[in-house]
Order: sequence, then C-alpha cells, then structure tokens
Amino acid sequence: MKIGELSKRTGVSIRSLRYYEEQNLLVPSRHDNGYRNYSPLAVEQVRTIQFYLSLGLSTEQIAGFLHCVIKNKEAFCQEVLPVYRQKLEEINGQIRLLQHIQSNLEERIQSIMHEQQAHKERDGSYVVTG
Amino acid sequence: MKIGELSKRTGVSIRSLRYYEEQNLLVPSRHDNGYRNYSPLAVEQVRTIQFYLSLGLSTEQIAGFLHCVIKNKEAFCQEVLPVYRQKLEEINGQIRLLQHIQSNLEERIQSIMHEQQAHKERDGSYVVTG
DNA sequence: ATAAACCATAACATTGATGTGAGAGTCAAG
DNA sequence: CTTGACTCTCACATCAATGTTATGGTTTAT
Repeated sequence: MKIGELSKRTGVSIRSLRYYEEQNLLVPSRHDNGYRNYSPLAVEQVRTIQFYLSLGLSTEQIAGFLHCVIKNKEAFCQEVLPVYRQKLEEINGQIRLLQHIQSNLEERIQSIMHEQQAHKERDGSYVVTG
Repeated sequence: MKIGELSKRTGVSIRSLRYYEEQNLLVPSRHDNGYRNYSPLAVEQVRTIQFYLSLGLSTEQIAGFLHCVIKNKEAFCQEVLPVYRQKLEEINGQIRLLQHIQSNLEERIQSIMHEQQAHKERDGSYVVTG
C-alpha cells in the first residue's frame, strides 16, 4: 500500500511515516516509480511504534529493540527491559520534580489567599461566603 | 553594578541576564559607554525571577506580573493567582500523564519478568536466587 | 602603550517529533 | 491532453531558555 493509505489507516501523518523511515523504524520497499510500498503488516507496526512513543521512548531507543520485538515476543528481547527500566527511572524523577513544583504552587496559592483574607478582615470588608 | 558582577553574585549566566532584559524582566540603565548598569536591587530581582522560572512559569508569564510583585506584596497582585492556578492545572495534568506512563511501564516490566520466569521453568533451567 | 579582562551586539545551535511549503515527477479519469 | 490527486526530496519552522562563537569597543593594570 502507498503512504497515503497507511496514513489514513493509522491516523499517523505522512510526514511522521517518512520520519519513521528516516529513523529506521519502518522502512518500506519501493515501487519502480520510487513510491513507498508498505506491507499490510505496516499498519500494526505503526501502532506498535506509536505505543512506544506514547511511553515517552525516543525513536532511537525504539529503533534499538523494534527489530527484535517485531520478530519475537517482547519478553525475549534482551534490549527491552533495560530501556524500560531506564525510562521508568526518568519518569519517576520527572514526577518527583513536578510534585515538588506542585506543592510549591499550592503553598503559594494558600499563602496568597490567607493574606488576602487577613487583609479583608483588617479592613472590615464584608466577607462573602456560601 | 556591571553585568559580570551581577552574574557572579547570582550565579546566573551573563547570557541569561541579557535574555531577561530582552524579555523585559529586568531592564537595567546604561552607562555612557553603553555598559549595562544594574541597581543593587537587581540581585534580589534575579533571585525572584529564578524562583518563578523554577516553578515552570515562562518568561512571558513572569513578565505579566513581575512589575507588580516587585512593588507590592505578591498577594496583592491580581495577576499572580490565575497564573499560579493555571500552572497548577498544567502540572497536575503532566503528573497524571506521567503516572499513566509509569504504570504502563511497570506493567510491561512485570509482564516481561513473569514471562521470562515461566520460560525458565518450562525449560527446567536453574533459577539462581539469593 | 600594550595585554588582559570585561563589555557590546548579532546570530546560530541545542532538542525531537512534527508541520509546512516549494518544486517536480506520476498516475488515473475525463 | 489536461486536470486533480498522489507522490517524491529537500529544507526551514516550531518551542524556550541557554550555550557558544564571532567581531569589535572599553577599561584596567602593568
């Protein structure tokens, strides 16, 4: 099938499909006229690539084990586990950082609201509640 | 004080200080020779900017309320609270996404290890523990 | 006066997947 | 044969703060 059809079937843009080829994730054969010729299996392979991308893996990381995953069960690709573990560490670090920022922001918000409240009460303004 | 001294006192690179000026976060006066002339207060202002950046706010967002924060207490800058709340929403969304990826990864890792274990047991290989 | 240290502006590089557009070849239907 | 819908490659744009380098003026110390 040609690139347009694969794009429609998977929802992945033509631009991205060409990029996957450039990154050696999905290299189709070519028609005599130079058009890309994707096998029907490509649909599933694109979905696989999208799944790994959604885990935050880079195309380079994916390229490191995709050839194996396509042929075998994921569990028997030695390359996969360390990549997963490294990514998990990374994700955990990012979560910690975001949670740190999160509590900082919550603290600032609380602090502002308390100060505003105190200000109103000092001024004797009406406090509208409920 | 000149830019080099401010850079040393705050630990922020000269490049970044010039960028802050470009973004209207901290605009110093100039000496006759064109050199930037920072007031002593700039040290504290740079620290303030860095704090907001560490919360993940963009220079544009910071520029939106910094003029106010410098003059008043943060609590009385109307612009601050909505920016904080918006950023908090954003952070919460990012945390949720990362946690989703996190459990996905943990699931994949568990699945792989179970499959490998089952494989070993089927093959009667020695299982080295402890 | 000369060298070292400092300052200025300007512009390009980084990151990574994807958008976008130019210029040109191919193919099917009318 | 022409029009429209595909396709090709190449290359620049995006985001955002910061690094880096080039080129040249200024100040300070020797």
